[in-house]
Amino acid sequence: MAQGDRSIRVRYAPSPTGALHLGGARTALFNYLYARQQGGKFLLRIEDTDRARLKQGSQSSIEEGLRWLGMEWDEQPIIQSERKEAYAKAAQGLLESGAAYRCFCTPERLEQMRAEQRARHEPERYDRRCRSIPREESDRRAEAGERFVIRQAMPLEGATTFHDLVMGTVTFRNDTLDDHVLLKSDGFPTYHLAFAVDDHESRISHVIRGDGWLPSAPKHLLLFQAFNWLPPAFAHVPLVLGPDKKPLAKRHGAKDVLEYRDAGYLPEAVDNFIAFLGWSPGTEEDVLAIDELIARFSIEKIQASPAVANLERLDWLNGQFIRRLSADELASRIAPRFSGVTADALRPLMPLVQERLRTLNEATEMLRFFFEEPRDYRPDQLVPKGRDANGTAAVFQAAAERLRRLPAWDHDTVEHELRALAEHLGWSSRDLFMALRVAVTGRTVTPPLIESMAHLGQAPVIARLERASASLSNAPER
RNA sequence: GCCCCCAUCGUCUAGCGGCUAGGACACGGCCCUUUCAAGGCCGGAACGGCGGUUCGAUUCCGCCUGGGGGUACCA
Repeated sequence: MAQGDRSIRVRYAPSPTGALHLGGARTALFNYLYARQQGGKFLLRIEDTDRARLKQGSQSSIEEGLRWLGMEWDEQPIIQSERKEAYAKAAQGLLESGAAYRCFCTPERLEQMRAEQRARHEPERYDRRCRSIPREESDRRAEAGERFVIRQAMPLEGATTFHDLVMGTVTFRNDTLDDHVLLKSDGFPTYHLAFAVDDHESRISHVIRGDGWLPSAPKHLLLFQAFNWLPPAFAHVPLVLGPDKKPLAKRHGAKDVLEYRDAGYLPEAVDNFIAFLGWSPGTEEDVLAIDELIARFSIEKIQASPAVANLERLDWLNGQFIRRLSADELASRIAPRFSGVTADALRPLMPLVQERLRTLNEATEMLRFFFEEPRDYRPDQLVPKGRDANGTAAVFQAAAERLRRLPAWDHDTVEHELRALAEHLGWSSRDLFMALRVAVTGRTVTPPLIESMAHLGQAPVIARLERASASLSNAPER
């Protein structure tokens, strides 16, 4: 088992077959939090030994996702496809020690073998035919150019037990383990070999990975033993499920984390959200920034059961984090989503929306009227229930008149004047404010009206009131 | 089929033999209120089943059931 004198080194090791999705991001985050908390290193390793499944651009999109979520990795990423020789050398060593053997079976024979096993309801495993080939014969055939793979020779009896930091003690009977392939006939390693070689060489202390790997963990442990290397500690974290209880994977439109960025979510919120999927600090705290997550994280508190991603909670969290931002911060995060509007122009408006945002993208709809004239008014929105168009048009005129005469243009003055107007007209402030709201903003849902008017400015407000009035006068009476 | 893992409100979870089973999201109600939010208060809502162990099980053990994963010259 891992000894205490080894420093903490962990890694996130995606294969570049797609984007970084929530589940992958969570695995990465657990590694990252642990490394940062322990003052260790967080490494990135690209597992691209399956050249058939490589996807162009995948690596850079995964890296972009990690950076967006604030997970900077230490050291140069390890690219497995560049390390073919290291794996071949390691496999050769195993051949020498007898922990592995060459297998010359053809894919066709293997397929037939499996078909027969299936028919007999037996476990589908390699039948170890080549395991008994004498070493000299094996060498001769290899030299003669015959194609082969290298398989790990599993112990035929006994059991392999290890302690998983999340799952607890796990035991496998050795005779159920397959003599799986370590080195493919194309010279590339399989995951298993590359995993052991790389984790050993980069002195990984803790392997925190998805629990899909749990069934092969005993093989990995045995592999470390075969190399006579000290194995890392293991922590298998359960899957993240979608709302349909199915694993969150490509199959049901699993999302690239960058899509959350584009949809207006803050990386802080996404980090918090995924951290709490299968983990909790054991307290009642729930809105934690990344440094707080780092301080509280512990592998032992990771849940052994899978978690269903509840996106409604992400919305709520995002609102919480938005509310914690300074006006400056918020403005600069919204600005890029708002074409033609600068953070400077946005900043004074932030107090109007900060309390009501769930995503950054909602800000553009809420604030658009500050930068654009309302488009066509809808009379049914402009005219309160029980009032008529002419009357309402007159009210807009009256409001414009009163506002034009105001000596100062600030919140209190405007509010006082408008409330007086409502009183004078015999309108409820509710009706009056709604009508004015639509006239000034073109919408029925907006930030608080008076503040909005104060920020918009006297002249634009009056102009919009007159325009709204005119639109009603011109409208055909019904 | 075989191997392995998992199991508390709808969801995320706290719990680590004795609790009125706690919190959060969502939901419902009330308050606040110029819309929408935010905020405050209140409410409904869970230990999958059966056996053990024990004075006592949500908690420990076994079985069942139900989920999930693995079973490739994929990771």
